[in-house]
Amino acid sequence: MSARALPYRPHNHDTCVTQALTDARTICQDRNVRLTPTRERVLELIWQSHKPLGAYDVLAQLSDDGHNAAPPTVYRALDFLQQNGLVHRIASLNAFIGCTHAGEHHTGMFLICQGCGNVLELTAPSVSGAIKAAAEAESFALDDVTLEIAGLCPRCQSEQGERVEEGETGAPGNE
Amino acid sequence: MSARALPYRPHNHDTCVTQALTDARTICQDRNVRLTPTRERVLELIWQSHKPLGAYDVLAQLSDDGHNAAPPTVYRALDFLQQNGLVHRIASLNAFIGCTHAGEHHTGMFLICQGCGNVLELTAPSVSGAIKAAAEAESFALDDVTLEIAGLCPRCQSEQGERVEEGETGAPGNE
DNA sequence: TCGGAAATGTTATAATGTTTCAAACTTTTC
DNA sequence: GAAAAGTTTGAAACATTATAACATTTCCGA
Repeated sequence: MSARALPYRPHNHDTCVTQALTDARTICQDRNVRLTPTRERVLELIWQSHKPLGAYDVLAQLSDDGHNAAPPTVYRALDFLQQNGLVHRIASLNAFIGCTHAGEHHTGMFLICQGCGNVLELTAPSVSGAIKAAAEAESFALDDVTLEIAGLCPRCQSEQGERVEEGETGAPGNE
Repeated sequence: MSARALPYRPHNHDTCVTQALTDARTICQDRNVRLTPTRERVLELIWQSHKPLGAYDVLAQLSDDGHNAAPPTVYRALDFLQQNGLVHRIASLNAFIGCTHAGEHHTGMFLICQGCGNVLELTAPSVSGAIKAAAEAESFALDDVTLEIAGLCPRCQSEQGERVEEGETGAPGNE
């Protein structure tokens, strides 16, 4: 899979979406599971930005589509997408984000910007290695790792000083 | 502070509770904040075991006490305890657990056993170091780290095989 | 002992997630 | 190609987790 844009850098986001959907189709075909219209639409909604989206945000947007949806529709779609490695749930935010390493085995590590709300997913072998080692030292059989890091992205760090003078009009970030 | 017992090993848990409460009193005195009866009781309830407790579990037990409590009472107490480093919130479980490193600056790392439900809190410098380095490599200003690892503790790993034959009567673990 | 700050009580409501059962749609099998 | 079996979706109700807003009480220093 090709290189990805950094979420908090200006970029042509349509490419992100297109790529994600294309990858998803391939992956589902390979795995012989069904990427139904609802599931695909939910994935597309999740990918509308690099900011995590709550299940009820997805639900609202589905309703805007004219889709007569209830919570289970969304949660079921999200479960499916999660199980097939297409989205991640950010536990500290109760929200979901598109996976930028779909198809690869990985332990996601998420950098969550408290300024703009964008999330960058990383794979840091040194981190997963250290975690594995620490678990092993306790004879703990590791199954699932939740690693979420809140802080400020480079862009929001540099805008910190100006913030007070300005109108403090929410976050910058990309759609 | 003295060594702590491993949650999933048999141990005299009263010692854990007593120690936690004693530490809490000291810490609050040092910090010049008030460990009120409600707050202390909530801390004690959280410490009744090494399994994380939901806010509404705490609430129910406060009610059993005869305490006429509503959700905000509990959440406020938990907020206070968290801010003073006496309990941690486990985001992946929406539950709270007593901090075993109260008073120390630390990035908690939690080993959550899916078998018995007990949670072990660790500080692994190698892990926090790797995380810091990874964040730095992205010029990301780290503020708060959520690191929760689900899996099986040594005890539950060894009991896995026997499980099927037995009555599968819930988890072992200590109170 | 009084006045302000901190803590708690109280009611209501918001946000998030699940259970359950029925209906529709797909795929398989005969 | 029709029946059976499995999967997905619809729909209503409900469960759980968390917060808002405002009144009241308690604490502590001046």
